[in-house]
Amino acid sequence: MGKNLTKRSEDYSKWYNELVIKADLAENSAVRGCMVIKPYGYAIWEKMQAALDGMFKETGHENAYFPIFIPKSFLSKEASHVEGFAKECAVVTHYRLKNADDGSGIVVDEEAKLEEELIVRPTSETIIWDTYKRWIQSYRDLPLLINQWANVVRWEMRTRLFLRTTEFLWQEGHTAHATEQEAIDEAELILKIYVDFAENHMAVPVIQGTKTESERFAGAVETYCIEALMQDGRSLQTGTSHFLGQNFAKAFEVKFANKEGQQEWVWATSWGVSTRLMGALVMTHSDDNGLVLPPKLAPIQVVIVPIYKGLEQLDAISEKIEPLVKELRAKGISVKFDKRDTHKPGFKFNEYELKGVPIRIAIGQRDLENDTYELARRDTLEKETVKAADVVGRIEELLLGIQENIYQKALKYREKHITAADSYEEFKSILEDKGGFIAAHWDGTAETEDKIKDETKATIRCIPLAGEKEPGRCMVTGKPSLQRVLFAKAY
RNA sequence: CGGGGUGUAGCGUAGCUCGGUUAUCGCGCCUGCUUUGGGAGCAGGAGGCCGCAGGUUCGAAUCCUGCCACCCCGACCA
Repeated sequence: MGKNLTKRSEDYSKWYNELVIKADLAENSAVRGCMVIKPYGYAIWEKMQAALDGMFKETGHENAYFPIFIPKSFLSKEASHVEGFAKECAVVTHYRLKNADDGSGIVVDEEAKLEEELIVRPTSETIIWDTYKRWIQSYRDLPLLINQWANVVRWEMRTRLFLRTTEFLWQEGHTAHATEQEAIDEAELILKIYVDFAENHMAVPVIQGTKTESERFAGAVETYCIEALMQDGRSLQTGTSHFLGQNFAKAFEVKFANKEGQQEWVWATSWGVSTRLMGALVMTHSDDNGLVLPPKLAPIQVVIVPIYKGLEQLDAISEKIEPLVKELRAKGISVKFDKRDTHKPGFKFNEYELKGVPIRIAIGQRDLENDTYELARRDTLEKETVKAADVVGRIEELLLGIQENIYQKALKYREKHITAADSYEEFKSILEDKGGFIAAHWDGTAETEDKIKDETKATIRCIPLAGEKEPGRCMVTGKPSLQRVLFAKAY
């Protein structure tokens, strides 16, 4: 095992995988396709959860929890929903094991077969709407704005740490509304929350848009999404918010009495983001030295590395550092003072760079004598020596500066990688040579979309919401098009 | 489920074509001393059913048969 990561430019997949493992975020588990999220990775996820959860609650949502098992019959009540998920479901068929008669070990007790199989939830629309049927009778019960933090299982053929795992953690919101417009507003509100979170917390610029019919969520009328561009030029769907119309209300017979006393079907939304966001975070900001974490999500924002000879010097440094640690913590800044005597400073420098800690403070004899600290910022790797009196202010400044800088850097990269193409030939060559998003005209048919996908592996990531709607002609068929859509190869 | 590949120490690997002492090397791990402003140095040490099962042979990591597992490329996908 080499000390250095594979370089990003050499083999992006290998680099990503190595980075996730070496930065202590996660590793593959004994169970195929499943992932162990390690404490450092989980700490980042917890910060994401906290920020999102706060945003949901500010907008009137509440958390609840629904079962992990879904009776098979529930899943099939909404036709397109089951069609979308049927091929990737884990199924529970028995509830008991026994010792094998021949002593060969534990086997499934065939007598303990479930009358109806249970599906491990791939998403919870069905079990939740079965519950909502009992919760909703009148317009007074609406809107119902529920979120749950949970794990789901989708039996994917091929998996990648964080980006696609058999089991993953996420939040899924499920809301019920009296009117169509209110449900659409909710789906759009959540999209705004996702954009806010991605850009202002993760420092990941995203494109907002809607999905084409073939990319739409199974059972949705409209799927809103955010798409982010990774450093290898591929797109990653980082969040979706669905307007479900009355599809689930009809499938689960959820009606409410309106003010006039008439029975109406309920309007619905569902929305979610997953631990895939961790993958987005890694792939957006990291460099050849490792992770670069946005200060707002970094479990450790400032690490202090003492440089000393002998324990007396360490004691002197500790004494000097203690009030600084207190002061920083009082300001809500998370600080780690790494006084491990088992590793040398150089090792620690590299370790914290690998883990993406935004700011490193180094302090040794030289600094004690001069009453200074050496500050190093992770994003640019620049070092500066700061007077002790100025250090707290400078750290606050740097935390803000790093958050903004990595966002701007990612934004600049993405802007440079949105390219307009006016012919299919041009489209193919841009896709091949440059990658990124390609803005092109499309005739709106699934046939053309499929053809492009088959021939180039690029898919329509979204129909962007922003920007002027410039009409044109489909690059493949020449038929009229209302606006350019964004194509990319996706994860 | 199709096509290709790989299984050797915690991790990464050499050896396999052409069978032959005690299975190679690096990282990591343990002990000691010296070190500490960018991944320390030296010395010593521990750790292996060579994926599993059978076969051929005086002798198998190496050859043969079967099985299992994992990885990559497709189809699928937050």
